[in-house]
Amino acid sequence: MAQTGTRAAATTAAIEEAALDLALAHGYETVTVDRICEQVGISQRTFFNHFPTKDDAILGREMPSIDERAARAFVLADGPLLLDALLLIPVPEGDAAPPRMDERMRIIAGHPHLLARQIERVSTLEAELREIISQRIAHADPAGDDAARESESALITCLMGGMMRFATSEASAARRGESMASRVEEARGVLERVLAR
Amino acid sequence: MAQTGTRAAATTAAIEEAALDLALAHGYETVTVDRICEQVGISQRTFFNHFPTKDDAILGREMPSIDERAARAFVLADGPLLLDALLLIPVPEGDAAPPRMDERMRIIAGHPHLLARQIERVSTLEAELREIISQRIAHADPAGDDAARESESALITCLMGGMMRFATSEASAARRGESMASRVEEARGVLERVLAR
DNA sequence: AAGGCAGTGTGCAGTCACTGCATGAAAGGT
DNA sequence: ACCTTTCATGCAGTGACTGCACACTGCCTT
Repeated sequence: MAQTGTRAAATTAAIEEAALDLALAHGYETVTVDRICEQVGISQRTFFNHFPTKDDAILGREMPSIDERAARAFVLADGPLLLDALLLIPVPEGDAAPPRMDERMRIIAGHPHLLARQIERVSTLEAELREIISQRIAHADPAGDDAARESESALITCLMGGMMRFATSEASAARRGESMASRVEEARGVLERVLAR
Repeated sequence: MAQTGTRAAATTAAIEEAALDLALAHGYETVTVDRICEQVGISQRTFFNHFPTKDDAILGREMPSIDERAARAFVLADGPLLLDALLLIPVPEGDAAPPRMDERMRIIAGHPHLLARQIERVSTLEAELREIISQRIAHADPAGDDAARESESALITCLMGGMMRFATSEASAARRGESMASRVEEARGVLERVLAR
């Protein structure tokens, strides 16, 4: 499934690229797996050896991950919990960003189920996220009880999912075409105003 | 697609029921559309005339909707916006609940993609929800500017999705098997604590 | 009574995503 | 040169879903 050698890696990359190209050129739904395979020059079986799903091929292989530094800063910070938590949203930017992220986003935006899947993927980090949030709460309130801490961190994790959806949605039409980082920044501002009410 | 006459309605109901029965008896993934059709005594084609998707058959036809009274109360309330918004989460209960809701929930709980779909369905109400939230903000702050109001209500809508996910998740393991209403109540409590931080 | 229309169900044949299994070829270390 | 691991493949199947043309059933009109 997750193959590691360089040969396989090359194939994986080729599939990813072809999938993206075709989807951009002809639209997501008209692109079949067979078509992608044809383009890459591999068999369908091989395709599914590399990606469990057509969707995954389009979303790409690298999963976002939580920035260590941001996590540490978050644990020690003492601002409003919800706002600080936004620091944890992984925002691939610049060189670290998976290549062609913007093109991907364009496709994702038009296909809600891809967005859902993307968020579901991020929530693979849920455990990690919860753990970090839990630490922060423990740090701020060493006397708190465990169960409370657990449910609070779980809830914040869910809310983060909502924030991501907002950030990636076109709700902020003004932000269309802008980077993920600036969208999150925008979302932060809106959240601040909401919390003030 | 959505057929209205009583005859069709009966068929729809029969499909829904059979789907649920079979899923409960043999597990969601082992239940095929063909199996459901066999049970009901219809053709596969007919099945898909009634439900666009196998998932939809299991989730059922009636969509949750926002309670009018709750909406009015929300618009006029003046508590913390996020907390008040929880009032809007449609919580089918008692007689008003679609029949066998609890059994459905049991299946949904074990199949994340069904949950995602359910939430996606609720978000069909997004426009309505946004409108109501927008009214509330306008009521509280008549001088506010339109764009801000729009983005704020959109964001809250997204956060509501997160709250729903939390409420339906097993995060609050203690609540397992309890009604949706009490889960939302629990979630409300946790959110209060979080906001206090 | 005859004809027509709308609502509903059906059979068929096909497309597409995805899987299990067994086999083959190439890479790379020894 | 030998052997093991890694990759790719072919095949044959399953299961969801669609388009199409056709058939049956009222019911309404004339």
